[in-house]
Amino acid sequence: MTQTQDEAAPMRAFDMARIEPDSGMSKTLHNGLEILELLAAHPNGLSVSEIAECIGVHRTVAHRLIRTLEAHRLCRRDEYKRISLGAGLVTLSESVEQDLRTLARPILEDLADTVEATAHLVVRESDTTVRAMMVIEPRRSQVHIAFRPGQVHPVNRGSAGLAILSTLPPTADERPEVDRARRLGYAISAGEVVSTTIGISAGVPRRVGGAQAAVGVSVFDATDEARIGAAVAAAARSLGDLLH
Amino acid sequence: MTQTQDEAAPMRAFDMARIEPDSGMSKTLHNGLEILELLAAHPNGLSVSEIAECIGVHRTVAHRLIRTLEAHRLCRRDEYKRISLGAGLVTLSESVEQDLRTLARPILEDLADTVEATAHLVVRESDTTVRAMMVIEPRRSQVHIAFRPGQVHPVNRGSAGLAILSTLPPTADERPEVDRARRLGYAISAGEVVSTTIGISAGVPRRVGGAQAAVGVSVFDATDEARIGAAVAAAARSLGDLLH
DNA sequence: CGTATGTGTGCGATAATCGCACTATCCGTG
DNA sequence: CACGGATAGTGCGATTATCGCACACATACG
Repeated sequence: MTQTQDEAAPMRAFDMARIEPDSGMSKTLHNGLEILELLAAHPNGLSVSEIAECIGVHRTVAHRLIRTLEAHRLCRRDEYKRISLGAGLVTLSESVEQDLRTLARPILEDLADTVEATAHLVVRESDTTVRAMMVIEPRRSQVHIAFRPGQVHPVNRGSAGLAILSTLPPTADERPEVDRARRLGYAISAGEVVSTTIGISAGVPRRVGGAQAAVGVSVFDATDEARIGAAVAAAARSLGDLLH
Repeated sequence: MTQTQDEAAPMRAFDMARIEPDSGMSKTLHNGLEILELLAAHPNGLSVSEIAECIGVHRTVAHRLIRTLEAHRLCRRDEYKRISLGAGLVTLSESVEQDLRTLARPILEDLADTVEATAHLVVRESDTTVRAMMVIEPRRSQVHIAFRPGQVHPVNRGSAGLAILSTLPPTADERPEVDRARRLGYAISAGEVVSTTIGISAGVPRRVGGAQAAVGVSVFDATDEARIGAAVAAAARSLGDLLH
């Protein structure tokens, strides 16, 4: 094979958290999912050739994968053949932790309104990470923080992750903030996720089979820490009650 | 050689809109995506064996696919090995028509509050179907309709689909309601999506490369048809303006 | 009109997948 | 506690789906 294109390092256009195709993974499915992640990073769409190059597969392979994704409504092609994510993802996404989110929504709305700050629901995703699943902005406030669901953070950075850890038995290497949260009923962190903003979160009591979760708010200053912390802890408790 | 049809119909447990593995589709990716759709229909999770049986693949194949999905955070396993959808889908879903949805949100909130009814954003998904992408409930109302985003409907049933068709050049076989919508500036339908409820929608003006879309509301009675229709049409227009 | 760029398709070589056989783990029971 | 049953997970060779070349088609541009 003299002709093999040995481009060392296929030169990815996106440097997100890469997933290494470990043994025991389906290469084809992996490639298809990488296309979805690539498209998520390119709101204006990509051509088949661009996708093939970014993913590091032959153009015809990308073509076949795209056709398959398209059949499932997970991507679409506009009139100029550019490919972007499809509405089918909305349907799938709706089913993720559906009960948790359905029950959390009114509680978060309530919390956001009483604290007059943006409220969030965060779930644990792995040993080391959490992901924001829901963000509810207050109905009336002069100014408030806004951010999108879907963001991933280290579990030991930010109030939500600390709050989740505080619902678990103490470990040797946990941050002191975790035990503080265990005693107070809520966790607080400043500038760990977004600089200049303060997070105050409380862990939702553990339930079997369910994801570990936390609710909380993002505020600009913490002079009201005790009051806000109490409201957040109450919200987490009532959500836990609803989940049995 | 004709593809050897496997043993008589593998007996699916879910009878959702099946996607037939046409030639030119990746079988492996298709199977992986079918797992996601299957999980979406089973909020309490499924075991590996159950998934394998429902999808119609060998248990070890399902295992490998699940591992791959898991690595991408598209599914997770709880402490009892039951598998359900993962939070990674929320991130992907956030990127679907992100600009359209970002611009639509305040407009829909406004619309929902002025009409005191649930507002929606619907996009076209294929020649024959539309999908609800966003649902905004009014802030204050005694009683209002609520439904989840992600639902699919025929393009020629329901006010949103008719409104989208009304933004396109007339066709020979279109329903008379479409041309009525073209003249009025909004489409109205009763009981076509949900019985006993009335939809009033307006098409968002067409933009190149963008999805065809409509905004509208769901109400219980249409005595105010003209006023509501005007509000809906105005919302659609201002959304179109924001999109250039 | 001819070149250039990019998309879509048929088909044989190849490599990824499939599925068997086996092991590990968990749970209820005698 | 030992046992049986059920489900989850792993190694590896046969098979088959995938890969990527060669070619046809579409569109843009000077």
